[in-house]
Amino acid sequence: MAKNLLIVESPAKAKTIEGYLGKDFLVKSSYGHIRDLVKTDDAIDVNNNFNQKYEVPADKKSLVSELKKLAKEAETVWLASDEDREGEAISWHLFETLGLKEDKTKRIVFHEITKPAILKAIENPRQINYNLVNAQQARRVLDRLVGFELSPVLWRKVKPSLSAGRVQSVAVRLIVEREREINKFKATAAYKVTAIFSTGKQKELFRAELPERFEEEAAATKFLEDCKKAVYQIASLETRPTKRSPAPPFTTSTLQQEASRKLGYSVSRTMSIAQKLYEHGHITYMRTDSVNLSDTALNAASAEINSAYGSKYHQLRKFKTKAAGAQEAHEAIRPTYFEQHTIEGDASEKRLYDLIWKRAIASQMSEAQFEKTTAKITITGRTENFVANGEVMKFDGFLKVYMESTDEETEASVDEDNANAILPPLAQGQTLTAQEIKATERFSRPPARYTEASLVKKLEELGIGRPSTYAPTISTVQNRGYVVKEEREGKQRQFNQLTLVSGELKKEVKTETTGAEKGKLFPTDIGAVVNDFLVQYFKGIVDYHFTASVEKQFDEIAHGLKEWTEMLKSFYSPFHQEVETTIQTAEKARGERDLGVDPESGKRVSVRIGRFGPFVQIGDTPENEGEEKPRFASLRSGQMIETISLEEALELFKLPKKVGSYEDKDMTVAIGRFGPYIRHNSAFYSLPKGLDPHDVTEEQAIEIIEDKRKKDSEKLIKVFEENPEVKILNGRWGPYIEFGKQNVKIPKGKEPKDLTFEEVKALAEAAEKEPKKGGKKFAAKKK
DNA sequence: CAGTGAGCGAGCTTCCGCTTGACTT
Repeated sequence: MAKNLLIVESPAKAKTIEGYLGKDFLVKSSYGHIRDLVKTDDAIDVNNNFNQKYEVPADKKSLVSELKKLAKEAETVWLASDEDREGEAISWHLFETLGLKEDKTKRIVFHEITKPAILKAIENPRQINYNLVNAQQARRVLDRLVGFELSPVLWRKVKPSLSAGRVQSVAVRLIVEREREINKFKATAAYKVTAIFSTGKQKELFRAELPERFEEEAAATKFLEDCKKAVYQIASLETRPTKRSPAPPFTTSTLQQEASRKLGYSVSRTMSIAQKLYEHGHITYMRTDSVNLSDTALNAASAEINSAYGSKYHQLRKFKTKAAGAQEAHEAIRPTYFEQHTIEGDASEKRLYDLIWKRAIASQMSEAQFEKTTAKITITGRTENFVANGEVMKFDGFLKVYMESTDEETEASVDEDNANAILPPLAQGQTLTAQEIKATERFSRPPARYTEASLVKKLEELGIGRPSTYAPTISTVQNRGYVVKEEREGKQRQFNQLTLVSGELKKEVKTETTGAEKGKLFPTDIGAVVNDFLVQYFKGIVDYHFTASVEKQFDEIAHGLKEWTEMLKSFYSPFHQEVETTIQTAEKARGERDLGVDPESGKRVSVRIGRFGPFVQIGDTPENEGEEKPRFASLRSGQMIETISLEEALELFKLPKKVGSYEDKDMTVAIGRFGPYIRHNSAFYSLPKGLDPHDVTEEQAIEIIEDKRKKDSEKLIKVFEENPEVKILNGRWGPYIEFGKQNVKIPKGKEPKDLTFEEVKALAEAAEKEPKKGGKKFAAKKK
């Protein structure tokens, strides 16, 4: 039996530490918090110093009794949860729940999982810091009070099952307000002038740009006209050295951002891949807000850089965390072994590891050095100058391994920006020939919609949420239906382009797509209505600085400068009063908006939120029996109550429409919540993109139906004579059995074609008997 | 998935932060 029981939060960490400590230590994990407030409304007694009722959740019961037993047998229990507010509370909960004795318990902390760090921690034990525990209690209680008092207000005043909270409600607010900024935005156009110059020598072409833009077409035309007879000369040539430094190693939020930009992973995907890398011992802990590297790591990185690239590529760097409210209980995310350039694993694990390795290594490498050349080119007859920029890399430094990307990168590349190309040898006073000069109409861009990752970045900047909650928060706001992550089609827009080639001026009207989005976060109507409600009645809670201001007070509690129940009292009494007042005075919020009158029928048209989502109503609700009933239509994906126009709303009533018949059955075209479709003999056929549902002809409809049937038959592997309802189909993830309404996966090793009806029936029955436990839980959570 | 759409009322929902699994038509 071990003399010492040491408890950490994570099982992977426990395994590593056990290896460092030897036989006298048994290292176990608490798997995070071991108890939480009871789920009911009586968890906090607000009239009795915010006294809390805690319980060990069902799935932690056996773990807790195991730890209790081991603790009893041990001479000393070492509480080694993380050194932050939550970690301190975990230690305290362990102390209370396991029934530990003060003289047999020691609290230790370390920021890095290295042998010396842990041995040093063991030599310097302390007691539980109750100020820190109180700060955590204040945080926990405040969040519960806010969440469990605000949500019921929404149930009464907006819709059942909705939720509100200190973190999620601000996330929704950011998205709603950004959408409104975009809707409000008016693009302005201006002509941007670029030129391609030649030195006269073959292949020596380079680009230059006019820093000024012309707002009017006439001014741009005049400029190009003047260029026809102009002489171009290099007036000045300036070369200066520039340098670029590497970014710090990853934190949770920067990893999520970079994996989203470079690998296209959602934040939750990134986290689950990182979790695997961590469990396999490839990387350090992935939920961290620190950019700090341990001395061990700094030495290992240095050794690796020196041996792989040479000492001139190495530069020791220590980064400082900038994020508000960072608690820095862990190191930055880095490879455990820098000498491992690649790892075993699936493709996604390899790619994420590669990113983490490069970023961490690059952070310890020297600056990249450039020589930047700027040439100013005069135009006779004009006061403006063309400017050409060139950049030559003199030393690659950290760029040898890693280049950070930016959010604007994809946008800018559309703009065919002159990305600091290399200039040919130039001399001051040299004259140039203009091969081509172009004035292109460019539009100003509205603020960018949030992606999952850029939302995390914004939340982190505001100090809202923690590394462990960024991904869940993004799921919550989507699961509640406040936000959707979508792809939306853009609109076509025309722009002018004036081109001067060989002394000839030519005007073209071109088209471009604007506003097309992929994987961006859009607010829903319910998200907007809930947000407006909260902003109106609970301005303080959804204020962008609310978290920062309570965090400041939690810090004071943690430093023993403030009493935690006093802090909660001064927060709770005005807050609770607001809740009471709102319940009594606020109207039910339905987001209703009047669109005016239908010019054809003279009936009123309005939009609002109904049981099945937003819809348009034409005609008033009748007051007496026998009066004409109003008609209804659902809004389409992408349409919102606050932006839909009267014309768009009326358009929704032109469908469903008969387009002809096929096999003696009518074909109707209509628009559902998920886009236009054809209905035929109780089956649905989606319309291909780009086909206007109003113009579908009988022939097109038949073609769509036949095409879908053909595709379905290609998926078919086998039908059973015994029961034609039972089929084997080729699905997205391989063959599966369609057994009535049930779909059953075919076990590995079976050839789908050879399955008999009996075998298939047995598989389906077995699958039905065995309910998918985790699946149901997950589905329930989603709802 | 998709065509609908009253209002009532019982009984339900809900927070944030710390951790992993078991789940995947």
